[in-house]
Amino acid sequence: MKTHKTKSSNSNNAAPNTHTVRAYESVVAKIRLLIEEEKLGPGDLLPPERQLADRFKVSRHSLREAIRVLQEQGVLSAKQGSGNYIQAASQADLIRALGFTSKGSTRRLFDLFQLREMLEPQICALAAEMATTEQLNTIRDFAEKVETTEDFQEGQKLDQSFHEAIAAATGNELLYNVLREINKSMLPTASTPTERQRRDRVSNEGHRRIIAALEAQDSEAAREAMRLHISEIRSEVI
Amino acid sequence: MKTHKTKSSNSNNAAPNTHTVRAYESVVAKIRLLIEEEKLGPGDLLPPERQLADRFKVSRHSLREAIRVLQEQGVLSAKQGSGNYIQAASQADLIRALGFTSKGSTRRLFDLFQLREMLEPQICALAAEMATTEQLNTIRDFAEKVETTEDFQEGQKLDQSFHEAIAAATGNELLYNVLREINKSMLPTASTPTERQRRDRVSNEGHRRIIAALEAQDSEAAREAMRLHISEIRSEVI
DNA sequence: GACAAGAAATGGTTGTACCAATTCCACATT
DNA sequence: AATGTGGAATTGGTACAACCATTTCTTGTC
Repeated sequence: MKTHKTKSSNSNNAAPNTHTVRAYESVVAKIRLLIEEEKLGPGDLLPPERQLADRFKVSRHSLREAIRVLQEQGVLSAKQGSGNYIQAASQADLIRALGFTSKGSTRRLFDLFQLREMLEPQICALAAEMATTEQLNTIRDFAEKVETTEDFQEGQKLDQSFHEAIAAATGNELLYNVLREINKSMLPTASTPTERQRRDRVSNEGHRRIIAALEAQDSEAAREAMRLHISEIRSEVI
Repeated sequence: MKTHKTKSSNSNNAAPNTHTVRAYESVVAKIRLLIEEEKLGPGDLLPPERQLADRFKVSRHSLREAIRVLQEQGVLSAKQGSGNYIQAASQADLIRALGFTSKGSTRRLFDLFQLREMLEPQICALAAEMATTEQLNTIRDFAEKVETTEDFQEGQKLDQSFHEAIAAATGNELLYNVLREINKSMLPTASTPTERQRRDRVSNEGHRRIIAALEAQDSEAAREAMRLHISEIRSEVI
């Protein structure tokens, strides 16, 4: 056996099944809790690793795995000889804010579209100025796939990727992440086949206008095309 | 010694300076390289940890830190007793791969301001149409307090409250939450007293223009006033 | 050939020791 | 009294070794 490159042939569970909780995972949660409870803000420093390991009843190794993860998530930053510092509110928190919302379903959807109508036209305008040819190709690819895909769910995912790719083309990672979260919040809206057909047609026309504007590097046209697109979709959905 | 909650008072380098390369970081890079070179795809499995640690000449601990990070990034998934498997790349990764560079502290701030410049003028325009007299009073209150407050930190908080109150006046809870998170992400920017004075003056003039537009229920004027305000602040800060 | 028991492999966890950078503090110098 | 200054203490970084828990492979039995 060559050790690696082994296709796990049969009943491979791609989805992490029941998933035993690792030590470091609970520690990550505990540290997050600690930060919140102690109201630790940017610049404050965490108790020493040895002390935390003792407090949480885990080895320093496990604790450090948690630190690494939090560091990778941008929550902490380590400084040898000094300590582990709290970083500025992570982008993750901003993103999380989009996840919540308790309100009624239509209210929630309305709010979301309002946000999209504020944000996406501007993103599109910026993308018109910033996009590389490679990024433009990616955007075009997604738009094409949307048109040729039969499966409705798959089509919705591709449509989201289209919008995300435009956000990515701005070169602003924050905008990309925010848009991704917005898309996650957009629940798959069930509808009748005829409604879908109509929506798809309207949507595809919108995509073409947007791509044309992006190709022309015409930021004003791009802004307007996206504004119209979102507005049309909203009318269809709500 | 209170162990934590210690503001690193003076020469705090918020920007991770030269940054000595940790062992695990280079290992992360090496594993990524390994995956590419060996053309490992989703479902394939990595060589055992002990073997990799030996190959890369690092302790198993350091190697495992790298594994954790890659796991957190969604590149790997570990299965006890079996091995570390390569995860399927999501199309999000594809899009992401097309851009995004540094991550430097200034870049982050720039991204944030870009988002604010996209969002807040529109929020302000909407608020001009939607705000009740009571909400207007709240907004005015915060603006006044900003002008009369001596303490710098307190002033910054009040300024944030001013912006949040405007978002609240839109009646869109989502917008309010997003703006709150954006504000949390804005680092307290240290600066000299003269800089502060100048910034405060510019800021207060902006607030007055914004309030005037809101009172007049002139959404276009409100949009423009906020656009100018954010733009001015950005120039001062960056 | 099927199946069960045990051996081997592999990730998960712990403990200890030491290195490297930083911070702290007592003491000497001025 | 203010200021260096050098060493001790603190704290994160790395390493080695051992053992546990789960999975996988091997072997022997029927």
